[in-house]
Amino acid sequence: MEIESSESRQRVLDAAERLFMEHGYGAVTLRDIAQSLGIRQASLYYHFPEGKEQLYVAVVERLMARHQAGLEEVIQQAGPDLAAQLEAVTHWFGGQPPIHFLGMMHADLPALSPEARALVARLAYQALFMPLRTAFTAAQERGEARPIDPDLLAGLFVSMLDGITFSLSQQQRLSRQAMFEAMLSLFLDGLRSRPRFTSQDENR
Amino acid sequence: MEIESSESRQRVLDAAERLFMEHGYGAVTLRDIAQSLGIRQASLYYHFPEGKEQLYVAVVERLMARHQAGLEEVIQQAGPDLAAQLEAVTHWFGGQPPIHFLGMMHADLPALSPEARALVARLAYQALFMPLRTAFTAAQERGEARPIDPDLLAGLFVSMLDGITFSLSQQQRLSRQAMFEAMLSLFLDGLRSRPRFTSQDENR
DNA sequence: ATTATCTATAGATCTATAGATAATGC
DNA sequence: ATTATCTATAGATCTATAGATAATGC
Repeated sequence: MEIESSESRQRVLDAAERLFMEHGYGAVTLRDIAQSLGIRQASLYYHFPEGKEQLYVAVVERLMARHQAGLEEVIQQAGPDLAAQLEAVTHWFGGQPPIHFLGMMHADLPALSPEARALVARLAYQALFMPLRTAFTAAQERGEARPIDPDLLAGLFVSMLDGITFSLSQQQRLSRQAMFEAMLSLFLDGLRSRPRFTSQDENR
Repeated sequence: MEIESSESRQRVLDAAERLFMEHGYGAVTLRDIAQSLGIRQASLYYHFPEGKEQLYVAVVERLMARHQAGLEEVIQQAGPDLAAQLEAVTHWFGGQPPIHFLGMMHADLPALSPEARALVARLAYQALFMPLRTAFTAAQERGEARPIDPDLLAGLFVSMLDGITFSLSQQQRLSRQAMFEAMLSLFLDGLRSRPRFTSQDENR
């Protein structure tokens, strides 16, 4: 019954994931994680004898595996249409706890050992960037997208998702859904586009 | 000669700004700052008797004043044209040390006292968001931009700048300038735009 | 016998304070 | 007399380790 991973170990990962993703690696102490589980700090070493860093790595491994599987699934389900795929991707992210990807890469990675750093960077790239990169490349081959570097596109898309997460925490004037829609429309058609089929292209 | 701010105080601010902006408030210790100045940690209390948090606040005040003045200046110089203004803004950010704005708001703010937090948030909004917000609103009134919420536009624009900063630290396949150009083109015209008027679109 | 916790504590930092010291300016 | 530094250290954390304890499963 406990072949791969005990239930209490999963509960530890759940609590650690929530805190690490919300506040970052350095800002979260083992005491914080233990407290949110109702146990003592030292008890975490029963589940993760190798300590804080390995707990973080385990959190990232599980999180990125979930995102990679989810993203590849919803993109495949959306069919070969870039707009539908990106809509599916934003919907996927909208249904998951926020990642704060830029902050994670910038603030968390440098605090890790070189090995852990390389592993986390690779997992994040594989899980988040590759599915988007692949979708952009395929859309370019179908003639649906301009030939902008697909890695840059993936980076900018993830950055915009991060930005919406931030904007949401600031104000509530727009709903999350409205922000995602506006962001997608901007990404696909740009800020100065007119309706795509108005038969007249008056000025400019 | 030392009425407002001694020269050594400015040197302390320079070192603190560089480290705080690069690594974040929590990850930088007073020892790090002192070491980069060749003095001892306790000596920083001569220049900033109120301690680490007030040093950070002073750094942000000076940094944001510089950005606000710079942004308002380059936008005004660009004249009433959104594309020219955004180009000027990216050029301005390209000439300044990176800010990592999302990480700063997400990781640094929660570690500050409520007063410092409110002050820093207000300064950042005034300095970075307001100039962009104003430019977007004016462009919409001139009919140059679609009616997307200007606060969201400002947030997404800053997020994309942050994303480029991150991408640059990852790889060097594209130059900084090439990334800025691609980002601007995407922001203005979208990923799936075709040439706007097939006859003359090689002006970029 | 194994699982999951606990208490207690060593060792490393970090911020901040107290008070001494040296150089410079009048 | 002022400016700018220093040494030394108190007090607060944080990670990690050692070893004890209680409950459960065979």
